[in-house]
Amino acid sequence: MNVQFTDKIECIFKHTLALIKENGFHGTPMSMIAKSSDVAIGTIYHYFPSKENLILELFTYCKKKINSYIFDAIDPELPYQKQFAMVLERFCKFQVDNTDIFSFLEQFHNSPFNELAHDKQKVGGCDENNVINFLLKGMETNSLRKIDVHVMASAFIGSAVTFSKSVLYGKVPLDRRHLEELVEIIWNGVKQ
Amino acid sequence: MNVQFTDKIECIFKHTLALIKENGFHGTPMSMIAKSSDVAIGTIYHYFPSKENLILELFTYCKKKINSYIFDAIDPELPYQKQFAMVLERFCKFQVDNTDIFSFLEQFHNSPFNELAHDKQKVGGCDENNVINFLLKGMETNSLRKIDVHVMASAFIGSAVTFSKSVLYGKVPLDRRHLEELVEIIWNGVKQ
DNA sequence: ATCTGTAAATTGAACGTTCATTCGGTTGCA
DNA sequence: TGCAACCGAATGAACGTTCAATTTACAGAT
Repeated sequence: MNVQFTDKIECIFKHTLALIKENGFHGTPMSMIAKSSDVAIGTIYHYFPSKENLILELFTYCKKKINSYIFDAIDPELPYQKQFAMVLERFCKFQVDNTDIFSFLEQFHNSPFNELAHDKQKVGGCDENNVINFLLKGMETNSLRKIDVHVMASAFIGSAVTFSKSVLYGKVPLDRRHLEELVEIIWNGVKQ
Repeated sequence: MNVQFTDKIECIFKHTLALIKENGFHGTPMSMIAKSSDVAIGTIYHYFPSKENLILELFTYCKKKINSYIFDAIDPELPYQKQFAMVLERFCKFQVDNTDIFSFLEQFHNSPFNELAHDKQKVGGCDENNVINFLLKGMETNSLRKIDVHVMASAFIGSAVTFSKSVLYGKVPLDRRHLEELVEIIWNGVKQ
């Protein structure tokens, strides 16, 4: 029973992501989500009190996905430089392989929704905090230069996000060579 | 006459930017733009055939502003490293000093509008192309490593955008020290 | 096994609001 | 006198949300 519950919500999530990628937040009415998910509008309102709430829940759903994809794969026993490359690469790879989520998160972060989610971000670990902690660990172990961690995180995350967009716009292929070029730029900039 | 024409349109642009920053694209109805700009709705439709067109025109307006702010100030006789630091710093400074435009551009780039504007970007020089050309110049003069220019541009632009957001969210102050840290990271990563 | 009562899940037509756009009319200037 | 700028009430379509009705799930009684 609990399984079906989750299944239906995940089904709604996935179709909503696809529609929002294609049409944007406000080009995606609830009626369209319902039809695409093959449920009635009322069913969506059974699970979510409003469209706004649906989008906020979808946001935390996406955050969890990307976080676990990136960080579950990182073995803390590996040399830090190796971990560093892996985090950056998996960050990019996730975005490129999950364009629905990537597009949704970018829209979300640059919309008025973003403010509504800031409370939640401080509770549930958002990927940015994970990155911050990961970089702090690198500073403590003398792998990284000791500069303002938010500046470093900007270079780290910002590069990866923009690189992923370049891949999606067809400017750059997502192959080993280009990933390594990106990693090298950032690593050279921040290594101790 | 041409002056007044421009004045009124610029007035509409500026109020639209402020409203969109506060409420987002779709939280900003034409009626609100009209009231805030102190003109009638009909007047806006006298100058712009639709809301979509208004936003597209606003986009090219913003692009011109940021481009001229950054690149008009760059003296090509200066040492390349100096130019490099200036471009990056002015990029960030513009975003932080013009949060309306920054917010609008970010929303725009991550919305379905973005596709509609791609034709225009190829005609009018968009800031990304300017950055690309600037980086290519650095490679030709052996100041920068010769790697894929789009990868380098991702690191360059992405860092600056995310850094600016960190400043706006209050995580980092926009002072000389933090700007220099950012410039150093990127410069170390891309210099020859 | 079959029946029954209840609560949860599901449905979609209907409602009320909001919003982009229209258009017939007015003003001001050349 | 004519034309461009300007006005804003009216229009009609789209959308988020509601809710009364229907179906499904299933525990306990027979």
